Formats: sequence, structure tokens, C-alpha cells
Amino acid sequence: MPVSNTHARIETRDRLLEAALQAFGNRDYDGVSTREIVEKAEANISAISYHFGGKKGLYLATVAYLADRLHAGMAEQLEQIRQHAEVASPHQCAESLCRFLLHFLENMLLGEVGKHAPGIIFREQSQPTDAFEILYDKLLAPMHGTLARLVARYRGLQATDQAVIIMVHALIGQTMIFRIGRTTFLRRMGTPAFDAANLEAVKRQLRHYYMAILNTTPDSINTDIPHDA
Amino acid sequence: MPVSNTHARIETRDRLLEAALQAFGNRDYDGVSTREIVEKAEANISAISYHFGGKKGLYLATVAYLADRLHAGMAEQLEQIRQHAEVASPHQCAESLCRFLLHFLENMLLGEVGKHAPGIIFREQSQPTDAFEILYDKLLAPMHGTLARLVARYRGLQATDQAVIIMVHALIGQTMIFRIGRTTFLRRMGTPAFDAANLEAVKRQLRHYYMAILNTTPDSINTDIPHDA
DNA sequence: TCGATTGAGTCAAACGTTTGTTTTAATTCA
DNA sequence: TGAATTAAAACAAACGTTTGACTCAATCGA
Repeated sequence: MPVSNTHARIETRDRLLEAALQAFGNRDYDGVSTREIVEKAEANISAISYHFGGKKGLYLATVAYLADRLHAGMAEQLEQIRQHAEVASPHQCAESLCRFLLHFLENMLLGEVGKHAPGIIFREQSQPTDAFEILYDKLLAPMHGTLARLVARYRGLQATDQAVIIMVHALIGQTMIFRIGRTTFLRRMGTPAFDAANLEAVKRQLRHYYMAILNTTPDSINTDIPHDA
Repeated sequence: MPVSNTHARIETRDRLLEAALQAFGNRDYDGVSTREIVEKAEANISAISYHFGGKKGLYLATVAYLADRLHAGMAEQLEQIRQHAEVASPHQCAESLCRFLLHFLENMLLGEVGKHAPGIIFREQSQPTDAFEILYDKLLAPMHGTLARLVARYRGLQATDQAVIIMVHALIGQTMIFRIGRTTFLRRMGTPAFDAANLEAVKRQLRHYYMAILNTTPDSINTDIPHDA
């Protein structure tokens, strides 16, 4: 392909990132070979060293690339929620939270990012590398923070209250388990794959659970934790 | 060590399994080398081929070993719960479910198996190998099944009802997220590691959530799923 | 305007190392 | 003695990385 060099450079870098995202999303760092990446990217083996300094550099760049893509698709939404939360009623905040989580779930189950993101994110949780900092700052912290504001407003607590943080974590957990534990869930349901009907059933139940948890009797935990076990 | 051969054989096999469990629990299959395993097990390289036929055989044996250990620690408990559920009141079933989940959480956060089990289990979920069958049959299915009975009894539904399965999955999810997403949670809490106080706070909140979810308005989903989206 | 130079990017080939596995010899115990 | 284990060495294959030649547009001095 007789393309200009400036164009080719950008394209090769991006092709490498895209191929690496697909590879690292499905397999572990050590399970992915550089040759496999460059083959999928239709690039030369030395392009990795040239553009990223090596395999580790490519991995870090790939995580940053993923975080950026996820953040880009979420930043506007999160910012809207944040602003809306300041003037919205508690009930509207709860509704906003439900919608976000269910939308997020659908993305992770059927969306394009859901194919690669969960693998990388959850692998970085169990054995954090330098890439975890990127994920946390760009993705996890903003998401948790925004949801915490919604919960805090609904419950009349501070967003930094430990009870709020725990609740947000639990809410995310019971959502993401349908992606993380997808294989087990599908077995239990006797379905080979997620379809629209399954997803809708899960979403309907989850919405009930969200509201049930949000409405548990308040139980603030400030900086101090009660002494009684 | 001048030990008898029959003894040494068994011990070598077991030392390999133990070393492999620690290795595979913390790192991916490809991230673990056979030399690293035999070094930790103080065994010879050829012992892997001799006892397990190769690295893959060792991995499968390790997963079975893990599943057995987890199952052994849980089988009695699950059987008791199952029998108790037949005669117990719905309220007692709910209490039984809470206790099991919280006990399981504590095991995963502070217990010995919690160091290695989650890594293997959740890796097998995202990229199931032959080892997933072992895990599912020996561990995941019995656990889900028993919890489903508890939920079913509490809610007056069938244990095979899809609504029950979804609920059990969600309950497990909001529990295990504190192990899976431990790194993120600890960051959010501003704590370097899980201690007794943190764990107690989480358990107290989770118990509320469990009951709140269990008490959501019944919404049976039998084989058919409602047509209205 | 033009030939020479530059520098980023790509390429095939080869680098040394590590991988899982196998082979061969020595050792152990019944 | 003979079967069972271990130990050490060697194996081919795959790994991440490096090398040096090459392309080609952009730049520069005359």
C-alpha cells in the first residue's frame, strides 16, 4: 500500500493498539506473544519496540488506550449525572443510578468494549501492575465517585461516608458479576449465550435489587468504625 | 532426606500440587513456569512429566485439588444447610443464607484458600478450559444450587425458577466483589489492606443488603419470560 | 530548481534466553 | 537383581528483543 509515511506511522501504532487490546483482553500478559499481535495488526515485529519500547510498554499503552475509550464513552454521561445530582430529587438520583448501572451492564455484556475491557480490568485487580493506576484514575475512581454522590444524595449521607462506599461497591458487584461470572450464570440458566430476553430479565430483577439496597435503613459509617463487633 | 520411596512419591506429588496451587493462584497459566514450580516444591523438573504427564496435566490436577479442598471445607456445611432448609422456617433459611455468604466472604478475604482460589476460579470464568468443568461440578453448581434452595424456600418459589437463579447470582456477586475488586475497594476506603474492622463493617452492610434483596416483591420467572420489555 | 542529506518508519533476519519436554545415567528400596 | 524415582543434561521450539539495510517524503545548500 503506497501510503504516505506520516499516515502509515499513525496507522501502524493504532493497529498495534487495537490488536493488542483484543489479545490482552482475552488472554493474560504472558499468554499473548508479540508475534501474534503484530500478525493480527499486519505489522512488523520490530514495530513494537519502535513505537512502545517493548511488550510491557505496549501493554501499558493498551490499557491507557482502553481506559481512554471507556472514559470517553462515559465521561459525558458521568458529568451530566454529577450536575443533575446537585439539583435533582433523591428519587431522581436513584433512578439515575439504576439507569447508569443497567446501561453499563448491557455495554459489558453485549457492547464492543465488553469483549476486552473486563478481562483486563479484573486481571489488574488481582495482580495490579503499573496499568492499574491508569485504570483507577481514569475509570474506576470517577465511576465510583459519581455513583457515591448519587447514593449519598439519595440517602442524605456524605459521598465519602464508608457506608456509601461499601454500598456502591456492592451495587457494582451484583451488576458486574453477570459479566465476570457469565459462564457460571449461563450454565445455571441453561442458556448457551446472553440474548435480549435473558438480559432483560436480569435487568428487571437488578433494578428491584438496587432500589431495595438503596432503601435499607441508613447506617452511616464515618471516619471511625463502631467498636462493637 | 532418606525417606522411603512410597512415601517420597506421595510427598513429591503433593508438594508439586501445593506449589502449583500457589503459583497458578497468583499468576496465569502461561505466567507460571514448570521450573518455578519444581523449585518451590523442591522437586525435580522431570517429576512433572512423571506424575502428571506434563504442565497441562499438572494444572488440571491442581484445579481438581483446589476444588476438592474447597468442596471438603464446604460439603458438610452445604449438606447441613440443605437438610435444614427442608424443615426450617423461611426466616431461618434467610439467616442460613446470610451466614453462609458472610462466612464464605471471610474465607476468601482472610482465609488460606482465598489466596489462591479466586484467581483460578475467575480466570476459568473468563476463559474456560477443561478445568472449568471440574470447578463447576465440584464447587460452583453445588453452591449455587444450595443457595437457590434457601432462596426458593424463603420466597416460596421453585429452586429452578430463573428469578431465584438470578437472585442467587446477584447475592454471590455483591459478596465476591469485595474479593475480586479488593484493590479498588481498599483504595476507595483509603486502607492499605483488609483488617478485622473493615471486614466487620462490610459484613454488617452486606447482611442488610441480603435481607433487602430477599424481601423484594416476588416476581417469578418460569420457563417463559414475559413479553413486555 | 536540483541533487544530497536527513530522519522517521518498516522490514527480514538473527540474537540470546527461556520455555516445556525428553533423554540418559545414577540412585533407591523391596 | 529389578522396578521405581530422582538427578542432571540436552532438546527443539517459542519467546522478547535487536540489528542493519532499506524506503521515502521532507529538508537543505547551492
